[in-house]
Amino acid sequence: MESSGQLPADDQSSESARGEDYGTLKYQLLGPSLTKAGQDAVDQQKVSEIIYNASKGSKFFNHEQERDRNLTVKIERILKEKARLERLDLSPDVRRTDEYLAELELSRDLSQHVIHVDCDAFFAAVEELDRPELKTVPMAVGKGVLTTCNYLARKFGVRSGMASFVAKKLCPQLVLLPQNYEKYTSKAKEIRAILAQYDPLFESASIDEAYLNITSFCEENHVDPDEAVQRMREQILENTKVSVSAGIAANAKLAKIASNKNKPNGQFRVPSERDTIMMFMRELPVRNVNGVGRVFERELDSIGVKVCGDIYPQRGLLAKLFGEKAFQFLAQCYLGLGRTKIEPVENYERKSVGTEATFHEIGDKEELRAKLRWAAEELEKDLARTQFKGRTLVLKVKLHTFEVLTRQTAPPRAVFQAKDLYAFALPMLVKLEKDIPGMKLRLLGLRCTNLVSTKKVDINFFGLAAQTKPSTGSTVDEKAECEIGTEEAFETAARQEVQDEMNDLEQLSQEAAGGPDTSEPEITSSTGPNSSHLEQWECPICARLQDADDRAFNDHVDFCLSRQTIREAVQGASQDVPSIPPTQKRKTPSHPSGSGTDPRQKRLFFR
DNA sequence: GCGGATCAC
DNA sequence: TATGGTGATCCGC
Repeated sequence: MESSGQLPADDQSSESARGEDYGTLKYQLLGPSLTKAGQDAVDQQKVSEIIYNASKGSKFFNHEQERDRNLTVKIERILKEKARLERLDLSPDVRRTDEYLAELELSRDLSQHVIHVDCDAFFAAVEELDRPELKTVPMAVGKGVLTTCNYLARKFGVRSGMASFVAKKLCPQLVLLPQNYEKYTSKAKEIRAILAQYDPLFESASIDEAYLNITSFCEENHVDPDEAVQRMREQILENTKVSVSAGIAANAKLAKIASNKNKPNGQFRVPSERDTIMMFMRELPVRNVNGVGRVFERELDSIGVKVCGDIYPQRGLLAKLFGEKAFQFLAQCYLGLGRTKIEPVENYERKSVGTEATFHEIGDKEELRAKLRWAAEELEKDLARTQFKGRTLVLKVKLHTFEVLTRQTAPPRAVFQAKDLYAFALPMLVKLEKDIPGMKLRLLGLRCTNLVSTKKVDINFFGLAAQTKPSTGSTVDEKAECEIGTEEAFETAARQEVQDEMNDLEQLSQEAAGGPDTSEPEITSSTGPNSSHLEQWECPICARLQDADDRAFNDHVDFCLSRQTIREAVQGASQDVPSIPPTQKRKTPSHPSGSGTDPRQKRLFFR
């Protein structure tokens, strides 16, 4: 089905070692979505020539070339290591992997009906709803880089992720539309309302993809999964005018693969029988599995693993060549195992919040500071929206050569204000400027990790306070908190907040004492929070100015903040209509917690 | 823990 | 002329 997605034949590796084999580079330049639907009838040879010629000589091209060379070297190392291992006795490794496979086999669960739903060329489809005349012409959404294109455009070799000027070379009549994210979000909402009828606990994987567990739905309505999905797809098409494709299988991994089989506007089911699944996987190109990208594909290809069936003969080598996690991942691919637990994204704990932007090459220091200020302000907004502070701040830059660098720092306390974000990021930027003479950037970004929730205390119908932090499992016993009055809850929560922060500070100061200082002292003192470039810190709540004692001031701010958030929550709650949160439950919560998790499982957060 | 790299969409 | 933004995870050090 995906015969077009062939790696270039690698006849002589000595040639590619010197970087003279452009086959792999051209393949690389084709972009990551080569295996996507709609490419079957395309002359990939011709397309890759056009892309190659359009890119040749650019900084982007040079960077890709460099990466390609590095990968080729890495693969040679892998092959050398493989040859060395093969001279040894691998039988203990083979035995160990067989034990692992047997263990995995025991966890196989074929009782669930998991489906993956994927909107066809979503952004393009939504645009076509507003302007039907676009249906008959090749069209793409996105400015510098395409995010989506319709199937007519794909006939020309145009793909998502492609630079628009390259797409124009492939298809001069291509119509380009700017993104209208709100439009897509609102359409996605319509679709999700329908999905919820089939599984109220469905999992949004992205704006246009979702996983559902329709086991209960099928039981209750006495329909088989094919029929249920057929009905659901018709309902979506009728009500929202968007066509979707779907995969039906015993687990999420298989369902995801299956949803690509009959795209667009189709569905495919992998029967829930062990032998059928094994046969299905045996012929499946590893690249079609979520988590195997262009790099891993080439690495696997180099040791003769093209389809999942090829994993088995190599099982004794995989852990040593690619690491334990990769081995476990491949073992599950071979067996066709995946998770059966589907849950709302809200259940997932966010790990980071960040922002970044690309711009014309900038070397000017003042201009770069302006970009950094912009990033700090954007990040402040995003942190406010998501209600987090960050204990770690990460600066990301992309040099004019397309090389990406990151630097991180742990401020003395969790940060969330633009002023602080800027103040702590600046020394990192300054150090980079010092280390890289004549540094020119084309991208700059900031990200917070090690998040601390700043979610307001939720005063429910009974006037009782309870933390609404996501279920990290680390929060206090909420039942206990519900037995106390508002005033007391106020004090308790405030104390808890301060205590949390003090624990954090304690930990941070201990770590700081042991670890090396990452920033240059003179830079820190000239550009840090106490810098003369910036105002003195003040408490954002009561505007008290920072005094000599850092620690005491920090504690004061945290206490002030926690009081404030509770106060706001109390005021807000008195105006709101009291409501008991609907208890969403599947009728049969019979999800044995799946067989193994995908190590490269994506966790995307929309809204 | 840090920084680079890979991956998904 | 010109190649994105957000978030997650893994590995080597």
